[in-house]
Parts: sequence; C-alpha cells; structure tokens
Amino acid sequence: MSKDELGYDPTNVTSIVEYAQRLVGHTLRDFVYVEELTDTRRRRGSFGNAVEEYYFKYGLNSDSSPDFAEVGLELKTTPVKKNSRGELVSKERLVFTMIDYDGVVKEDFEHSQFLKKARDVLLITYLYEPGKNALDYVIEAAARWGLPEEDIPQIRRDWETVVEKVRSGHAEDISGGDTLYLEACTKAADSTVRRSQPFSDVPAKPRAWALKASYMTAIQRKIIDGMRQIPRSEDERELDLLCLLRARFAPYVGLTEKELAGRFGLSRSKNLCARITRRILGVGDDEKIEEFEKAGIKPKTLRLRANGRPKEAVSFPAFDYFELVERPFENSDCLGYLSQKYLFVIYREDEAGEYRLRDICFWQMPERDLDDARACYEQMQENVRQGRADISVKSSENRCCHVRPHGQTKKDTKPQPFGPPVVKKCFWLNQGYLQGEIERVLKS
DNA sequence: GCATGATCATGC
DNA sequence: GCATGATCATGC
Repeated sequence: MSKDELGYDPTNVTSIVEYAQRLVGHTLRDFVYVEELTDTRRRRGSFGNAVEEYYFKYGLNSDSSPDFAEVGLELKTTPVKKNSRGELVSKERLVFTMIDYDGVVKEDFEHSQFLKKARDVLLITYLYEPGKNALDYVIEAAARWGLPEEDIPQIRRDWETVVEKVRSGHAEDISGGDTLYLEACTKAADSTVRRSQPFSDVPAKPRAWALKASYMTAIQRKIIDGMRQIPRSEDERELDLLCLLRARFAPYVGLTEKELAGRFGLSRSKNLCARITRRILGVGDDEKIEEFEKAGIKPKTLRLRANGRPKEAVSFPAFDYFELVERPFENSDCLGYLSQKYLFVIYREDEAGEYRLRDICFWQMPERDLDDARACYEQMQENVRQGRADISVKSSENRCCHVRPHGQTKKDTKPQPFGPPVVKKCFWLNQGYLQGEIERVLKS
C-alpha cells in the first residue's frame, strides 16, 4: 500500500508516531469503518489486532521481526483501567516475547531477544472498561517509548536472575517474585502445558518476558501525566495557541524577574526565567507542554539590554567534528535547529538595570537567511578540513551565526578528523541578527 | 559596549 | 557523567 492509502509513511518513525497520536482522545470506531470486529476467536488482544489491521493496515505477523520493520519499531497496545480510588493503573503486564529456554542461555542481556523487542516501542494506551466493545475503548496516549536509561540496571538484574535459573537447570522454579520490573510470566493455553529446558529433565511452564503491571503503571503515569495541556478557562477555549499564550502572559508583562519570582515563590537560579514561563502557563516543572510538543515549539528566554540588543547570543548543542565534515548543510543538525520554531519569552532591561517581562513571540529563521547560515556552516566545515578546527567563524564574519566554544571547561574536548581533540563548539545566533529579527517580528 | 572565550547549573 | 541551556569574564 502507498503512503497515501496508509495515511502514514512506514519508513519514517516520526510519521508513524504522529499518525498514532491522532488516536488520542478517540476510539477506534471514529476511524475504522467496520460494524463489529470479526476477530472474536479470542477476545484478548482484539484491540491490538484491530489497531494493527484496521488503523495501521498492515498484515498481522507473529514472526520475530518488528511490526514496523523498516524502522525497527515495535507496536504495543496496552490497557489501563481506573482503580477503586479513581486513579489510572495499568490493567496488565506488558508481554514482549516468549522465552526460548534453549536460546536464552546463550544470550547476554545487551543482545537479548527481549531487549531487541523493548528497545523502541510505539506504546498505545487505551482505557479498558468492562463490558465495552474494543472498538469503543478510548485511547489515552500514544508515545514512542524505550526502556529508560535509569531503569536498565534493574531490568538487567531481573533478566539475569531469570536466565541464571535456566542456566542452573531450574526453569521450573522461576517465579514472578524473583524480580522487580521485568518478569518471566507464565504464558500458555492451559496450565498443563510444559516445555523442556536445556540443563534439566524437569519440564517447565512456558514463560514470556514481560514488564510487570506495577512498572507499567509508573510508565503510563509518566507518559500520560508527563504531557500537560495548557489549562484554559471557559472563555479561552476557542483561542489559537499564540492568542492563548498572549492572554496568559498579559497579566505579568511589565513585572521584573524578581517580582515574578516572588509571585511564584521561586528562588534565583539559572533557569528562573524558564520556570517562570511554566508557572505562567500553569504547567509543572517537569511536564512536557502538549501544545509545544505537537507544534515542535521550543521555549527560550531572551533577555534584551536597555538598547534592545540581546544580552547573550543563543546557543545550540555542540556539534560533532566528524559529522560536521561529512554532512552537507542540507541534512545537518545545524539546519535542524535553525528550522525549529521557538517561543521567545522576552525580558528587557529598564533604566534601573532590572529585567522586566516585555513580550512573547514565535520565531523561526526565515528561509531567506538560511544561505547566510549555510555559509557559516560551510566555513567551519572548511576550517576543520584544513586541520584548523580550533578556528571559529566569528560573528563579525557572518550576518546570522557564529561558532564559539561550548564545553564545560576548555579541557572539555571532542575528537576531530584532522588533528588533536579540540574544545567542544557549537553554532550560535548572533546578537545583532537576533535584535533585528525580534524587532521585525514584534512590529508585524 | 562588544566580541569571544570560558564556565556554570540543571536535568537526565 | 554528560548534554544543554544559560551566563560570566576578559580584553579591546
């Protein structure tokens, strides 16, 4: 099937995820034109199958290749339910793949079948309600998810605990109680089925790798709560995003950073302005702002001097010297950052030297300026090729961008292709250029 | 006051 | 421990 028929591009993860996110807040019935699910053979799993078959429209596979094979992405649907206290909890464990007792003893965690399946997952969460048809379950979230870095040590421990039992010939002794996050759960048509194991003649129950329901509850909370819409009052319902933001910021315009900090009970810190922005919008410090995620907007604080010139230039992440040399500007990270949309929250210095909240605006580098940015990129490319990665592109040499160090100290270096490691550097937007852009955008 | 090098601070 | 956003420091 073509992209147009599918509605998404199966070779592009972003496209797949965005297509999945359209489900959020809806039911399958809103998208799928079938009277009833024909898959009544087994009620369990009928939701997942329907998502694959009718929404993503690819053939069901039971082999070990990923669901979105071109990008190595695994599709998982998983139910949450309301507990007695009305909180959302995961209804069940998230099962990945059957444990092959003969195979698993030869694996190590980093190259295991489990990790292969759990590394990159498109997780679609729906609200299970008893008695409801699967077509009418409301989809709560759709997110690309992989085992979080901080959980890996525990999950590796869990994996090894289970595998060690198989290696010592005691697969029949495995129990969910052995482990914390990851478990080997029983999985068979009926409780009498047994499998052989490599180092013992005692038959063992078939088991599958699964993340425990409690673990999934925590994960779901993060995904569902981790993303917050900007709260709206009744008369703000119809506003588009910029209007909503303007309305939100309006009561605070003219206040100094100190006044704002006081009003929100925040102490002086380097990310004070960023936190003030969040408070004004009514979202938590570590919540993602749903509207910003959807529109790909990055909020940035811009402090202007009394003369309207930004106090500091705006930096991007440090670049990799090897990548810089190899990748043309067209598919560089640099172009990616420049093509990003920003929400500038603008403060301006007053006569007393206090910074006062002045305005907000969306900004994205206009296409007409990309040629200048490209020149900066290519000049730096050339410097590195000449073995002079130490030489930066100065702001006096380019209208829009320059290059400057961006490490933790000058000893914080990166390797480069034509010489010894040099200090980490990145591209910056020139202050003068930004000033012009801000004036242009605010005037219009 | 500005350009540029250098470093801090926070969060993951 | 590091990436990244934010800011400081120095010399002209």
